[in-house]
Parts: sequence; structure tokens; C-alpha cells
Amino acid sequence: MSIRPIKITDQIADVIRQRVLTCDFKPGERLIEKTICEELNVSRASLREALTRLAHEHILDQIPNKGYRVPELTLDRFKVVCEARRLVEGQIAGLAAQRATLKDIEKLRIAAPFVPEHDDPEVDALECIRVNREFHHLIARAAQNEILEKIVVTTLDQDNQPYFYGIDLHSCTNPEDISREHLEIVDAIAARDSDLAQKRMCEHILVKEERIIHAWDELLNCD
Amino acid sequence: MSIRPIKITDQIADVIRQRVLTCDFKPGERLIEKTICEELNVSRASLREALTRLAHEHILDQIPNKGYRVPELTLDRFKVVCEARRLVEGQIAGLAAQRATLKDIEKLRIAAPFVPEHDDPEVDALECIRVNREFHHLIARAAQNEILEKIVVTTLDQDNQPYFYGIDLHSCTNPEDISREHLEIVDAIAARDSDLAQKRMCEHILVKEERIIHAWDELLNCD
DNA sequence: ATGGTAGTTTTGTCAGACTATCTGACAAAA
DNA sequence: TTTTGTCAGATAGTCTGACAAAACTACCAT
Repeated sequence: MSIRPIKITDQIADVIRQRVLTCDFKPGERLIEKTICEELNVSRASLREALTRLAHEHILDQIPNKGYRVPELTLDRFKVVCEARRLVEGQIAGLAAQRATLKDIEKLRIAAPFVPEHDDPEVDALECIRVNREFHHLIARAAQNEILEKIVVTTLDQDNQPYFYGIDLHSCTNPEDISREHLEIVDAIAARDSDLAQKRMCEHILVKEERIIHAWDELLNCD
Repeated sequence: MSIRPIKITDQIADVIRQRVLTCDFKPGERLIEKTICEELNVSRASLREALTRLAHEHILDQIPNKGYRVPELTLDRFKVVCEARRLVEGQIAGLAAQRATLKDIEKLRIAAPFVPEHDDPEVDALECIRVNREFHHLIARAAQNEILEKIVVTTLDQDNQPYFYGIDLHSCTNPEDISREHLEIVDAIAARDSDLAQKRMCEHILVKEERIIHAWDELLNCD
């Protein structure tokens, strides 16, 4: 455990990332540097470094001479993100099955289940996303490939955006389902069954995608 | 075709990326901001934006309060990069087999072969790398997934670094072999054989890895 | 409406300053 | 001799203020 200095740039990036993913900054919205600087009390130089990073994480689009904007959240875009996750994380789950240490597997078992704790379903929902992120990150780490791990980390959150953009999070995330799916993946990894782990991971992500697309359809039909 | 203003930041990033990949900045070397600013005649703000980007591309490591340095080029590191490429680009080749348009395939056939043209073998070698990059990028584009495409682009060049760090490029890149391997991949894509395309892509990258590791061993034994 | 023009906003870039941290050297203490 | 403390210089991290160029806005004339 090493302590590390917390750089302002990191903090800014974290704040903005959170705001984008929770649609506090809305899809399509243009970010005005000056405004944000005043809001966060930081200099433009620091802000721009953070924005640069976020653009690389695909959290923002950078358009020459027009600055940064939140990408439009379209069904197509969403599918692309999910597909990327499926392919990459599928492979990674396969790797993890070959390489995870016993300690890794133990950690995974602990991180896998999502246990509702709060009265406020909104809090539970956010917590659910947090648990999910943690779980997927642990698998990526167990695969012992730094490059792939970083790819996962930067792709991880992007498919949660719809939750905060009209889609009802509760109608498509059943904590019990997610817990079960996670545990099945861990089982496959523990059994060193690379192909099964890959298959289950793909399916896990696919199921989530389908749930959200379903909810999306309903939302559109209601309008 | 759209014209786009070329930002200094981009240019700086390109220059430094090139210098790192050709080991003009040596592995392990620390980059001093002030020095580079004076060398390129740019401001620190612009330089730092470029460095931020390069760190995200894994071209540089960022160490808190110590700035940026060129990552050490170790065998392990090299293997990790190759593995990441194998897994990701394998999947992408599979996708491309499903989705490539006839025009895509036509372009691929043109881009696949490497034809030696110059007297200077050094130039040929660099040209070989360029052709290779172009080819892999085209396949990624044919897969029609923007996220995956960007991942490929940022991973592409990293396994060429050894060429410029003592490894003799000619001893491990035979233009004819590469041309043949490329064409076989295109054939698989044209035949819409997803699995075969994936397999051939993996093998193509694996073969390259092995060639370089072999040359690496020899280099070490000579010392 | 259409198109052009002037004024405003915002980005891209730069220069310079200040503070925090790191590094290495050297002196003091153990 | 080894450890600890202190100091100076170098460099990163951050901020401020500036200005030109591009993009946007609003208004006016056709």
C-alpha cells in the first residue's frame, strides 16, 4: 500500500466522468471550459488536461476548435460499447481462468454477489453499478495483462449511461440475477475452464445489453 | 474527406510517439518538460496535453511528481503487448469477416502485400512497419466498431519498439512472409470464415512475436 | 426566407509565476 | 561507519493572464 499524491487533474477527471455517466452533463451537451473552471475553482490548464484524458476514455468527444462535448447516447453507440466489452472481456475471462491465483478467486467470490442493504432503491442501484465495476475489474486484474486491464477499466462504465438517461435501472437490473451470473463466472474460472468462463462472461454482458435495449424500446413506445 | 485543423498538441504527440517507438527516446529515459518545450518551441501547457495523451496510449508512463518516462522495454512487457494484440485483433478479424464490405476487402487486398522498392534496407524496414500498421488498421475499420478500432490504433505500434532497440529488423521481418500472412487473412475474411480469420490473425501476431523473441535471445547471448 | 456582416463567445496557444516534491550533497548525531 | 537531519537545486503541478483564430449569434439588408 503506497500513498500517492492526489492530483487536481485526477480529481477533475473523476468529477466530470461521474457527471457524464450519470447524465448530469447530458448527451450531446457541449462543455464550456470557462464555466466548469469557475464551478470547480480550477485553472483552464488543469481542466484541459482532464478533458484530454476523458476524451481518450471515450467519455467525451473532442472536436477541433469546438472543444469537448458529451457523445450522443444512441442505441447504436450503446450496442458498439457492449460489443467491445463482450469481445474484450470475454477473452479476458478466458485468460483469468488460466491464470487466476487462489487468492484472486477468493477475492472474486467475495466481490461477486450484490447484497441490497439500503432502503433507498436509488442508492442500491448506484451500489449495484459499483459492485459490478469492482467485479469486472478484479477479473481483468486476474488475467495478469496490464494492457488489457487498462482497456477494461476505460470501457467499463460506458454502458451504464442509459440508466441515468430515462431508462429505469430497477427494471433491468435484478441484483439476484447479477449475483448468480457473477458467481457462475467465478465457478468457471475456479474450474480452470477457459472456454466456459469466456462464454459466461459474454453472455453476462449480452444479457445486460438485452435488458437495457428492452427497457429502451418500452421507453420509446411510451413517448 | 474532411479537412481538419492540425492542432499543435497532435503534432507534438506524433513527434514524441515516433521518437519513443524508434527508441530515439530510450526505454527508461525520463522526459524533461522544459527541455522538450525548448526543442519543439511549444508551451508547457500544450506539451503536457500531448504527454497526457501518450500516457493513455501506454507510450509513456506517468509517475506522480516525477513526470513522464519511457517505459522500460523488457521481454515481459513485450509479451504482454503482443498478447493483448493477439486477443483483441483476433476477435476483430473475426468481426471483420462477418461485416467487411466488398470495398473493404478490395482495399485490404491492395494494402496487404509489402513490395520492397528501395535500395536502402533501412527505409524498406520502416516502410514495412508502415504497411503493416495500415493493414491492421484497415481490418479494424472493417469490423465496424469504433471503440475496438481505437483500441487497435493505440496498441498497434507498441510491439515494433524492439526493432529500434538493438534487434535487427531484417532478421525477423521477411516481407514475403508478411505479405503471404496478410493475404491469407484477407482470404479468410473474403470467405466470410470468422473463425479462420481469427485464427490466422492470432497466428500472424504470434509468429511475429516469436521471431522477435528469437532475435532477442540471440542478441542477449552475444553480449 | 436568404445571405451577409459586425460583435461576442469560446477555443487554442503562449509566457511567466509560484508551490510542492524529489534528488543529491553534506553536516551532525548515533 | 552508519544513520539522520538539513539544505539547495531541479522539476513537476498548478495557476493567472493574455491574445489570435475560429465559431457562434444576432441583427440588418436584400
